[in-house]
Amino acid sequence: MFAIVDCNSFYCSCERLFKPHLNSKPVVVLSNNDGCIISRTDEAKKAGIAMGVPLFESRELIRTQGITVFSSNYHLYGDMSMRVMDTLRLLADDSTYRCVEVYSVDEAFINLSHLPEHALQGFAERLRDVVVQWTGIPVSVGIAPSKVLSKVANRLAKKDKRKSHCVMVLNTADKLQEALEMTDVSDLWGIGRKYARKLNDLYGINTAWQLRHMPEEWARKNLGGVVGVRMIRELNGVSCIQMKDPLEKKKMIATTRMFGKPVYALQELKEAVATYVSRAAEKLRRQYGAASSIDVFVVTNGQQSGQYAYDPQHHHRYFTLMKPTSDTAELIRAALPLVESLYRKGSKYAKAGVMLGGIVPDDALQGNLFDAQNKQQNRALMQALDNINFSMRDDMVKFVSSGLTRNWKMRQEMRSGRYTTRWDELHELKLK
DNA sequence: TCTGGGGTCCTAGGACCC
DNA sequence: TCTGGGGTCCTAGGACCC
Repeated sequence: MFAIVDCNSFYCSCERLFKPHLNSKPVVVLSNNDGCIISRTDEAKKAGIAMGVPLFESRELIRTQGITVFSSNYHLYGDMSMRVMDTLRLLADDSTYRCVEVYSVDEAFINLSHLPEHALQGFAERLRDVVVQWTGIPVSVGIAPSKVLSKVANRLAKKDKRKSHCVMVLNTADKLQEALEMTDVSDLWGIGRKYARKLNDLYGINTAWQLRHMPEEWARKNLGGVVGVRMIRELNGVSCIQMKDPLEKKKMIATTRMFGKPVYALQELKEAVATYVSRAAEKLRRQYGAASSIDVFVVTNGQQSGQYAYDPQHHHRYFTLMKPTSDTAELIRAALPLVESLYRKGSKYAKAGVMLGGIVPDDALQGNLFDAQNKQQNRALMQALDNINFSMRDDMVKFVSSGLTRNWKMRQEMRSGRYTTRWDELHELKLK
């Protein structure tokens, strides 16, 4: 059996922790650049706020319904996420069974194969109670024989909070059938917009229960090959999606951003890209990796008719490094000529991004007798840089090429304090 | 006027090899 | 006019996830 533990309205719940007067009030959190709504409390959902809609389209609703709005505060959410995951690892006895897989900032799978059937319900309730007591973050727990089914369970647990109290265990044939009958295929983990429409319109398949009875060979032909076969098996309670090794490294590292306002000058574009390279290189070093290729892309004009103006031929360049590296200076040196070759005078740039690929373990690098000395020094320099920036401030020490004025930086006009990660922003209580 | 960011996996097709 | 078979590796693009 698998559990999936999912934090309820995670970003909003983090904000409420330090503003308890917002409990049971409608709250939303925005994406970077204060663009879209990416987290909503139940009250905000009831007030009619949809997921992922642009802020400017919801202005009226926000005003009339008295909804509180926050910019995203990733320092706070990242730190709270760590606390929740640490709690789960402790409760699930992860040091013995290595059974917790952190799936996203607000979700984790737990492999429960070491628990007897009769203990599942109690275990789920304990997770729910202890996590909220220790961290203040409410969670929902779904348990079932496969990952896909546990997601189904979790969704139902969340949906009907009163009845199920945010816990749902699907361990009998009857419960499974009922759950699958009330789940639309579009709500399945692994069925997105395209497949949902295809299933509905072309095959008349609307519920997960219907899909579960389709033959594997049909799924292989019509539902993405082996992906479809896996879906059918998972729906039938045959687990095919394994737990992922927590030590696995990223295969690609990207840093991309919309600009706070349009960029026209080459110099500014280069600064932005140099800044993104620095961020990406930090992430790379954190996993002890080195990259062997770097991609740079730009997007002009923002969105037109729902599409960004992006043409791979003209807006994208890549470079293969002679040797894999994690050195920020080397990566910036590789990236800047790419920006120059992409730049067109007069274009209005809305976004840029950097992707590091061909990632290999740093210690597997082939040594070069002649630059060994240099290499050591650079590595020490990068380590010092990371230490300072980690402990002091995000960009306390930075490369000049990444700019000093940074006119293009993203908007974040409603960010709350970084209460748990910055000494000078600790939460203050005034006692009367 | 204003629409996020960062990933994964799979497949098809081309280049290249013997 | 006739023109093989079987691999591997890489890349682009599609679909999905939160």
